[in-house]
Amino acid sequence: MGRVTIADVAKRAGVSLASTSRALNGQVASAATVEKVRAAAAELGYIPDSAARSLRTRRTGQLAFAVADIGNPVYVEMMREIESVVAAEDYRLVVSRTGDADATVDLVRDLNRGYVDGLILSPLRVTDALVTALEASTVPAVVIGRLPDGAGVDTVMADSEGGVALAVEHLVTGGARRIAFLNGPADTTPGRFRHAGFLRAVAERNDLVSAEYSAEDFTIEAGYAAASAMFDSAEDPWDAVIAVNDLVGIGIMHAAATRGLTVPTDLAVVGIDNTSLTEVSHPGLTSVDLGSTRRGRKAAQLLLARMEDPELAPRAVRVPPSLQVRGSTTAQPSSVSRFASGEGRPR
Amino acid sequence: MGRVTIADVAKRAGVSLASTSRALNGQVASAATVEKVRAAAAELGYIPDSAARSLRTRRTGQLAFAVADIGNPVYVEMMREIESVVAAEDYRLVVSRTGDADATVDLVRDLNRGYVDGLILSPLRVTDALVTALEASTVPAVVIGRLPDGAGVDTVMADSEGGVALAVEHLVTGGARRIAFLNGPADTTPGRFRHAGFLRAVAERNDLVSAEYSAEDFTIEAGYAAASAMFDSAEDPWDAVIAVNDLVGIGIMHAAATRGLTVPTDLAVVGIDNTSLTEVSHPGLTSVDLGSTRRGRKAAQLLLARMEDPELAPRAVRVPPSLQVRGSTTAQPSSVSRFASGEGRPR
DNA sequence: ATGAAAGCGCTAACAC
DNA sequence: GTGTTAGCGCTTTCAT
Repeated sequence: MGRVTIADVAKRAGVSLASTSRALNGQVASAATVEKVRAAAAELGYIPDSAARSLRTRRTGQLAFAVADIGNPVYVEMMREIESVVAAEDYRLVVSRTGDADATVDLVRDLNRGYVDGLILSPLRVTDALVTALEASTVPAVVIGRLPDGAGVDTVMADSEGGVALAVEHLVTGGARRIAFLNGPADTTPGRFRHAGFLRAVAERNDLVSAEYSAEDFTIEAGYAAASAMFDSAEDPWDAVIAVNDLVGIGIMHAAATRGLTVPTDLAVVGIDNTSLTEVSHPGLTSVDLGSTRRGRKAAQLLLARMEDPELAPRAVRVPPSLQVRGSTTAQPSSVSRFASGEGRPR
Repeated sequence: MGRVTIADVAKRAGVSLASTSRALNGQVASAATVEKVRAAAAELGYIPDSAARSLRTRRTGQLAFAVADIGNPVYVEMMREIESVVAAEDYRLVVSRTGDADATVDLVRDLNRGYVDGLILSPLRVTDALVTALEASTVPAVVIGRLPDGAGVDTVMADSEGGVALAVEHLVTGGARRIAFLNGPADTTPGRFRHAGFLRAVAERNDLVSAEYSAEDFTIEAGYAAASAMFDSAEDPWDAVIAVNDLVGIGIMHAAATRGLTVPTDLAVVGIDNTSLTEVSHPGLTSVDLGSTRRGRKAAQLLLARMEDPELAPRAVRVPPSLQVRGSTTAQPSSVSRFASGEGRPR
């Protein structure tokens, strides 16, 4: 026997095709019909066909999540949260890589194939073409990141500036006066805004010495290489370094260890994103929490809301930052794991 | 204007609908027709509809990857590799959680909705119902893990036994005689086979003292808790502990640090999976590499091959293990990062 | 090489 | 409440 279709079920149940569809989908139908159809469907092992239903309803039950690198823990954490929110509404999640700027635009254009009902996108670089494509898209999209003011697209933003300010403040309180910022690629959204936050926070005080360095990528390896170069180039040692993200921060800690520098006494290190890596490193990495899981959740909720009502005015949600202090900036708790107390990272 | 369909393109190009389809899909068509159709499609911004095409062709261009927890780095690494292999063939990747055993079976049954062309599944627990569902599935599936002998399903297996033997051998060479195994849930595939490997490796020598403990989950937290309990219960200290995976291994290192035990001198620790976490911890975590990325790649290749030719006899591929030695078992390299030398983890 | 027409499996008007 | 029918957008016979 081939595929069991709704027609087979209808015949078996002795009712019309339409009634079968209605009964199966909880539309108006008499109890008797529902019963007959249910039984017939169960006997035949009927399973509705996605493609046929999608063609008819113009809905797929799928959402896409697109990021530059699914290997980065911060995206993994977002994805996990997004998956759990949308799965509760019976949506499946399709993962895509954004690739370069052109590929990202292609990805957005491709939405018009109708293979998903919505998109959550966290682009590393935002181009005009991307904004245009997003605004023109018939498929709802929400962006985790920063778009130009007035872009007609739902966005969920982190408060990078505020977050970095928390880090600077914390370091200064701990006695640091010479503070460096180790950026990633400066032409990216995180690179730009996190750096800007650093500049502003430093400018608000006049007793700080600061400088910026930059890693070629948002990875441990690139962080290690850039930190090594930084150590070579600086005449006087830095009191502290703020990394553009946790991966780069870990790279800095490795480089420091290689030089025989002790963290935090010789050098304090702060990461950004507060990923689970911060608790694996030793000492633990103090990190700015930009609310990745909350941003993921918010993005999913915004998307679901927009799909519900496409006429909604575009919204921009900003998630507040916080600072998670660990051993990389304060000597006390460095040898005692937080697992001892049973407290976890905020979820 | 609404959706641009192939009919619009046909009209614009002045040829029939059928010719338009053929021209667009590289079927037989005169150069002139192709040219006209191409131009018309470009002018109108035609984008083919996925659902309609899928309904007709019975293909979706999608593959599913299902695991227990997309947060576990080992699955992330597999997913990354799988995505890159299948994206090269223009497949999209749908991620799903396996959930409990029943949910896993439901997931496999649901394949018959036809929303994907194939599935890569890495189940934590394998039930008879799951094997039956897999064998009955009309949609090709490949399992990363262990199935009962003779199951008619493509599988990619790790050599857990061989891998754990490498770890034991390495520890013994380093002078360890009292070696514990810290398992995860014993009723899971990894729990069962990794433990079995330990038992066999230990049994092959008569100069070892050993014992098994077990964490409630494959996580850092559970590893920490179980290691703490282990430290409490053991009369004499262990020379070394082999963890069921890297996460549990990291948990052990945390617990050791909390007790004031120095790794590797007081206690050597070995993880399994050789995830990127092994390079974040300090000292680096020696780990058994079970070839997660290779398994991912192999699984993707097997799946693509089976979709190409469904008549293929089921295959079982076994990926060889290796051991990656780091500071958690040997004192020398513990303070110098591997990033100094520029060498990376095997890919 | 091209066109006419059927039909993939389903849902949604519409009439009863 | 139920049945008949049209049609979602596309690919693929089957003629020509």
